Amino acid sequence: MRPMDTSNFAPAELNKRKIRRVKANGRERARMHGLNDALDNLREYIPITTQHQKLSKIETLRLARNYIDALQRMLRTNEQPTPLQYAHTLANGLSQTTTNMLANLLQVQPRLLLPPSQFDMFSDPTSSSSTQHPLHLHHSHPQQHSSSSSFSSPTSSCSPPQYYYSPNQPSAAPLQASLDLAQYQQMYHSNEYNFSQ
DNA sequence: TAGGCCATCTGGTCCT
DNA sequence: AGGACCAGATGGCCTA
Repeated sequence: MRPMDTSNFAPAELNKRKIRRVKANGRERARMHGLNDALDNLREYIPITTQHQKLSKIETLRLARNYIDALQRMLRTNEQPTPLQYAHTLANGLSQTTTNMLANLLQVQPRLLLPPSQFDMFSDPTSSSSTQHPLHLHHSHPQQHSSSSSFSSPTSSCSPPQYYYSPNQPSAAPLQASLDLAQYQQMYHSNEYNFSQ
């Protein structure tokens, strides 16, 4: 914003404008704080919560959109997606850093969440054309290890998706969103995956 | 060190 | 007229 040319203003007018600007700055600051409070509130309702680093504003909005999308699909189809499908929907349009975090929390391989992201998580793999999306192939042969994790096997489509909802929280955030840093690190180091891209 | 993210300031515009 | 909202500019902090 280019500074205004105030050389023609009388001292009284200049002072009046200065006071008005200071007051406007204070209101603008308060307005932005309100916006940030609303974003903090939104962060509590979406599936990624880490204590060491909070999601950026843009990633919060993107993930909230994806989360709504995932929940709407569940309501519409009355089906619960596999963790990989769920993670893929949540990761749509997110940065690589957030995608990696999401993949770790849901215990799926980050590289499976890379673009193309136009993957419909509720589409039937068997009804699609012969050119299956790679995710469908991995979906039928999940490369997960269940022995070292304290969590139920997230790749089992039969197991209840208890990581989707937390009965103890007012929000619909998944249980794994409540992981503290220690749990997160333990989970990260206990699995045998190669998370490198 | 470059790039991302953020808070703040600022002037313009719209609304009450 | 004054407040709310918006978007551009700037500088600081942090991380890969």
